Amino acid sequence: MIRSIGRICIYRRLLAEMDRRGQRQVYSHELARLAQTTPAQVRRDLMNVSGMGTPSKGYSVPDMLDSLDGYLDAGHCEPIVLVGIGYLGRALLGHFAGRHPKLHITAAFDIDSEKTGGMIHGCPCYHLQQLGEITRDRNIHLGIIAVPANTAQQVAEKMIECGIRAILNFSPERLNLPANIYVEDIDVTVAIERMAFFARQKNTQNKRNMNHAGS
Amino acid sequence: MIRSIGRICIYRRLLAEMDRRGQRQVYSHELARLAQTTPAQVRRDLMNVSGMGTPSKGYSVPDMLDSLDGYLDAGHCEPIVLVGIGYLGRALLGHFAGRHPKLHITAAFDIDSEKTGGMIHGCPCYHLQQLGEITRDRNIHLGIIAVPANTAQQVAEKMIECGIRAILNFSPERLNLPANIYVEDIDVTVAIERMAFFARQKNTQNKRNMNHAGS
DNA sequence: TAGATTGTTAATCGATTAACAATC
DNA sequence: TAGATTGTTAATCGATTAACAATC
Repeated sequence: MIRSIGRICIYRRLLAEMDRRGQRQVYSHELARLAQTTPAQVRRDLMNVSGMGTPSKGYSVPDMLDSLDGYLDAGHCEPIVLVGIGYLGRALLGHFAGRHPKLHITAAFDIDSEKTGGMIHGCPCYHLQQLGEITRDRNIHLGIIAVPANTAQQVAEKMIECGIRAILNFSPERLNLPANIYVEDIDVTVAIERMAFFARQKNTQNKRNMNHAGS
Repeated sequence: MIRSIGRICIYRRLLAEMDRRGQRQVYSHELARLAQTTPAQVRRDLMNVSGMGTPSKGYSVPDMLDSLDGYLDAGHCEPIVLVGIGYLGRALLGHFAGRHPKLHITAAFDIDSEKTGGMIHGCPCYHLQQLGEITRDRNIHLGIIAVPANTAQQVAEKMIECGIRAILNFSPERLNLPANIYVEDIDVTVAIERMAFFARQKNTQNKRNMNHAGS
């Protein structure tokens, strides 16, 4: 199941775009083409979300979109904290600002007080000391780590103390955390090394390797 | 095999750190603990690279490091081009500048001429028109896409025309490219959506989902 | 030798793919 | 009806895990 979630997120994105264009129905093979998978895979994935397709009509775009929202989203907009206001942190704030209806980076933190106090892309920046205060006030359970490798473990532990239950970790450090904490790693250096490796393997089957719809 | 490469990159990183500290030998269970996998997995992975361990002595750190370098690296330093000098592109340049012995972002490109002409973190910035000129001059086959979704496909096609054979794609767009091109996707929005989903599933087995050592 | 670790083979597990009756 | 698509079951595939003789 863990691998299907990434694909389901992509189906939702595609269906949202179709809905915006006014498309009412879609067949598995069209979704499969756009999401670069097989029609059978699409049917199987969607069936797990909600069995609502009909033969000869395929899937209703608005109905399936509702089902996907119900499956993927919490009932409310979920707040996220970001720790690390370096280049990457700023890039994430810029990339994510106001783009997602149900997920929102609510506050950013750093230990460098030169970086705190202001707003970046509409997101207030605080000193790391204030992390617990903010997370408890606003009931935040999601965190993003965008700090250098040598402080990542320490930051992760502080996050957990402050009530964070899932972490997206951009540092190359392997976080050592309790089993009830969900960790998703994005290691850019490994991604580049892997790309370089497979570029050299001429006769390897080119299986697409997607971070979050894959692994 | 595709999934083991990410782990192998991590073993190398760990062994390089041990070598720096002067550690000469290592057992599978120590590597397994650090890389968060099982000793059997480590032995199996390392065996594929080069069977050089001995019972009661484990693996020689410098020898295994040599084997890993031979397995993962090209003989020379490989140049990479980056297209898209936005927040993310700058973050990648900062993160990667001079950090890797065998991989180097040699040139960055954008269509906005306000962003070109200068240097960022030691990397020269050119107009996208000059892509082919640079890639052919310097024999570059690796590319990173850090542009907005609506231009990603177009940029990828241009890259391929210019001789790029493997692409690391940070845009949420599903690139539609010939099968001989290796594509690795890093979709930050999907990663965050997935983290939010699993944070809500209280009783799910917390299998770590690593971008590049996973999927 | 005794004890721990190795490479290797067999068993397990999970996910993907193929096949097909049921449906519009 | 004929044709295409659906949900569902069975078969396949690949990767992980367990087991174990060989080795130091």
